[in-house]
Amino acid sequence: MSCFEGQMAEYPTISIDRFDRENLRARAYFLSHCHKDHMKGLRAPSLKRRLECSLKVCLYCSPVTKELLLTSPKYRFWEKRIVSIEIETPTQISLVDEASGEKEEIVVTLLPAGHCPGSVMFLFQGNNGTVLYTGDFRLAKGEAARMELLHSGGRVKDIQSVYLDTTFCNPKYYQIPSREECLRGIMELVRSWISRSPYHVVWLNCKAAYGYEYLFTNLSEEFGLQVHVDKLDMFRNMPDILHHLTTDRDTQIHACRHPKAEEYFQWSKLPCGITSKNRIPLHTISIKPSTMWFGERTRKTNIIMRTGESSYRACFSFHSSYSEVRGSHRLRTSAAFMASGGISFSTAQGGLWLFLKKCREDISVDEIKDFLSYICPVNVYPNVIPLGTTMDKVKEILKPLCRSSQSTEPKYKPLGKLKRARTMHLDSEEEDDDGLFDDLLPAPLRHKVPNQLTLHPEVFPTPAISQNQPEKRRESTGCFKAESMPTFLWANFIDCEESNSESEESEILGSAQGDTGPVFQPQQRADGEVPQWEVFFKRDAEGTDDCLENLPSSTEVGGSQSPKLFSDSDGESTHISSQASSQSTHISEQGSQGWDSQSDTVLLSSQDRNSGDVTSLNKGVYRPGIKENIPAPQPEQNVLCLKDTCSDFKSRDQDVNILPSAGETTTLSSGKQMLQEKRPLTLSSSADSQSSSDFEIPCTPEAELPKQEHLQYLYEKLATGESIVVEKRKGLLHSKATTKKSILSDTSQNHNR
DNA sequence: GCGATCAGTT
DNA sequence: CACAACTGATCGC
Repeated sequence: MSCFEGQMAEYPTISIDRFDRENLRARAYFLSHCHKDHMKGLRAPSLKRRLECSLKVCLYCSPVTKELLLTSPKYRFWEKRIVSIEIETPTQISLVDEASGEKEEIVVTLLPAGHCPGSVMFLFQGNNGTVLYTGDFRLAKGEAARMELLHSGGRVKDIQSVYLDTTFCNPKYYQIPSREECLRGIMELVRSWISRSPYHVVWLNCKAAYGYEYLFTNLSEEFGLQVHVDKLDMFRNMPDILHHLTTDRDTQIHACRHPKAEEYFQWSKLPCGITSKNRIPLHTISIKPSTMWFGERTRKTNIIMRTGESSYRACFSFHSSYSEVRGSHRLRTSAAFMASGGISFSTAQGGLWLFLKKCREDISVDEIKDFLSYICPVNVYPNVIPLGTTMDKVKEILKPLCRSSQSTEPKYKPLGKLKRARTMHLDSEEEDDDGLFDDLLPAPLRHKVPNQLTLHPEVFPTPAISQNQPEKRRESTGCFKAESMPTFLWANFIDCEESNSESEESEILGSAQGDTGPVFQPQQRADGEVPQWEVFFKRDAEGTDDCLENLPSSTEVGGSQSPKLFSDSDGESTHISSQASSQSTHISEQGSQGWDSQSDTVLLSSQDRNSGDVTSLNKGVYRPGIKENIPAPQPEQNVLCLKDTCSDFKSRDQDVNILPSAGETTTLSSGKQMLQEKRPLTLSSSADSQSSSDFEIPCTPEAELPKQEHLQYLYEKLATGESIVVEKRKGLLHSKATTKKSILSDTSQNHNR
């Protein structure tokens, strides 16, 4: 639970995400996202009275948050007082004390937070410095570096304080499966069930909260089935969500809810009440997306846990692992950019779509560290002190990442102070600030990472970034580059990085129904001559994760924590023993074979952590045909050519909307429009430049490229399903390339044939 | 009766 | 473990 009381030291006259007590006196309110624990007091009579007595006090939030909030009748009284602010559009707000007439100007910028639809972070600039309130945020490593408006003059802004979501600021939560792994796990479980017959349905046992939408939309898109929900009117202006939802119960995917849902389920009844279709009884499994904690485990953990005959728990909202950052940061970048200027509505469908992909992730301590050390504020205020730890411990972790601890930065910063004082002037002074004052400071050169170049070399020592990387990079954008891909590539699902994992899983998972799952075909790779060493490195859970991901806890615990996909809840056995049943994606008929056989189903090793973004795969590679569901970037936006982002940026900083406290928006300059036009431009240009940048990434020093003959041998072994023991060179971990068989096996250790 | 709070549940 | 919501009991206005 958040210990943030609503007010920030620098700007105590505004309140964020708290609306009770002291906050009743605020001159302006801000809501970062629509979760109840951030809305305390928001509909209390006391605040309602305050509103009635005031002419000027308003609530500021993103357009999506406004929409979601006003859907509830209980918040309708806010209707005339909610001012939505576009994402990434610096907006000036006058903070007026209605009693004294005293006035203060502040500029706020909303930055996408990736937590749930509409969720944002607030960047405030004013007389008391620049501060960042993160709210609940779920940003991947390096994401801060791609946020233009956190930067000025090519480097990160001088930020006085960060009010930080430290939910996972505990070193034991290093290792959590990536969002892609979880999504893929759920997808394959759903696939394996609903493909059996039209009478096989899944019930997603989700809580009543925003943030599951990306799961619904991805499932819907993947299977061409709308998801049944109780209510969808809140999404009426968000077609990208709306189109994937239905209130028609006749679908195989349900996310409806009922207080007695669990009870219903015992009786093969869905929350919406149905038990049969065409008088034929339904076969139902429940999947409960929930947080699973992987940090403390030393053994492999699982993405799907079987908790009963027909019940599963699915790891759902998880942090962006290192590999995920690498695999899908383009998507995120897209999200960050396209989410701006109308994340929500039909004018920017692409924005919302992409934004959804990155919703509801959890962040881990290394991501917090990455974020904070990049921002490098003077102060940090943890918003959350997780149970079992203390404020002091959290600060201990965070403090070294702040400026006072950075030896490169002088502690005394008179000019920095001066600079901050000046940033609030909305004319052209920011430019001078950066040029003049910052240069006087031996500040750590925290250069903004251009959007197309988001890799952090120091955390990418990976040998897996091979010659094929540029190709992969492009593919991971899915819809953006699909047109340029030869059709035969789609047909064969050849894909430099993702295909490794995807093909693996689809051979295992997808073949029974003869569906579109790709087949593992290393020999048919587009690039022909050079085998993909990622193919076997990545399936090597024991060694690869450690050496690829550079995650401290990986080595600390010795073994891989890469999750297995399925297991029983005892966590001991994966029940993935039968090759035949595994590969046929067979799930036993409920009741006919009992639950042991049912648990034989699954089969995807999620050890391929670098498999990239499953969602973009679905669009760009797997399922080009359903692309009508994915709004393409606005064509006219794509024509813009690449320009120097830094210089853009300076001018951009001067573009500020003025919001009188009464709530009317005045656009001061053409800045906002510029902003929106340029964003996709960076996006589209990123494809190429990123490819080339990836290309240049060096291998880990101690890593060697496998020799051609060696690879050939490995491929042959893989193709025949035999196990391979790869003796790494000295200094590297002993690692075993796991074959599909051994992945499927209960105990892969037995496969030393 | 409504809302706040807390404990317990999911 | 934590999240985020819900339920029910209790208390105060």
